[in-house]
Amino acid sequence: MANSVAKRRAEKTAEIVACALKQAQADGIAAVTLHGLARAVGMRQPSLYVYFDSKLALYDAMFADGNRQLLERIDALTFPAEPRAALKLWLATFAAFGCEDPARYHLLFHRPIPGFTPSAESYALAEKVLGGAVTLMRAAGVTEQGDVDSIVALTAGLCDAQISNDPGGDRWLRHLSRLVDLLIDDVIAREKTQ
Amino acid sequence: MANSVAKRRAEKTAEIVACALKQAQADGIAAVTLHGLARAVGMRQPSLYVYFDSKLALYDAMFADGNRQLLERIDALTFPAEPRAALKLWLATFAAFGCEDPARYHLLFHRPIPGFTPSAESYALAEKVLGGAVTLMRAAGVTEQGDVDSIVALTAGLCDAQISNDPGGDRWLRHLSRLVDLLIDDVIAREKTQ
DNA sequence: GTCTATACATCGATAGAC
DNA sequence: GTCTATCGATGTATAGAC
Repeated sequence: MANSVAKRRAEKTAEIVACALKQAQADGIAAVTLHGLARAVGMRQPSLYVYFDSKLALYDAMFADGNRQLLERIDALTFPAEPRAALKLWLATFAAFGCEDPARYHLLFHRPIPGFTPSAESYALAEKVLGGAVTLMRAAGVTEQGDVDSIVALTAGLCDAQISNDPGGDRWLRHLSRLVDLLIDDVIAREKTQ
Repeated sequence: MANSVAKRRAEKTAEIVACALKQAQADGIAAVTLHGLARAVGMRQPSLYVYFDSKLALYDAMFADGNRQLLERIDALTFPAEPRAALKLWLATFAAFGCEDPARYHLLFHRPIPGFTPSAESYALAEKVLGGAVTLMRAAGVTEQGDVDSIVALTAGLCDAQISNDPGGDRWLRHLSRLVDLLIDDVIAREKTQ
């Protein structure tokens, strides 16, 4: 194989990124250090610069990888025909994905690293994620930007509360379906009276 | 005055805390350094140890001060007699307080510093804040824990979205009143059918 | 109570041998 | 591609003079 070298390099890069995300699970994204990460993958700190130009480049790869994981998870779903049920499945999948790894969630949906901004390619992945949700909302009758914003914000709010106060539980997440129902019902009711 | 020494010390401590919160506004809580903070209040870094035993003690003082600011803000309000309007005023005040200083908001309601946990005294202030909201929710007919959790989470979700995506604007906050209405109306409707 | 000086640790990044 | 060695910057905390 002509590109077996490139393949091994890509594999090693992926291994490093996966290990970095694992390291972040312990004490947060900011606690990932190149020394510690290198040791965890069996090398020394300077060797990481063969795979990443800088630490911010590593963060960018982690950001992209997290979004790819989420897209993969969503692509593997089979959505029900009923639009509202489909949207709820999407949101529940998103919420479960977020709550199962708080550090990854913060990296993807907050801005926990001063000075880090995702590259254009990486950010495109994040927009693809959100785009999928918006499509489902439209199908469920939610077209106004304010309603889309509301659903996004309340979903994120439940995730954050769940992560901060009851990691592993469902004290907050279990209200997601009902809150979405309340909002969509109201959207539909307002349409009818127009 | 016998305690004028203690008074001056308390004033200086308060000045340092206020300055630390101001420093945090720029690049986040984690960016506050003792060197920079000391210079900003006209002293050198080791002198801060006269007022705080450690950096975590400084964070704790900032946490307590932030909660006191919020309590003050709320105490200064005159609430309408109508329970739902009173609750909305409380939540809007909370949201405005949070959005006007994202760094302070993160310090109070997320856990941005690895290793920092508020002391018991400081945490009591945070519980007093939340207690005020719960009292108003009860008066408005919201008594179930799940409904309280939902209102808290969706308020925080709107604040976070506002801070992250549109600082200074109201693209998300403006939906707070409506979402609260939807939830309270549903709570009342469910009660009637019981 | 404030200062200078410094210890001590951590971390990102680079140079150069192999 | 990986290593050792090291630079340079930053940051918390302490010692001891004044």
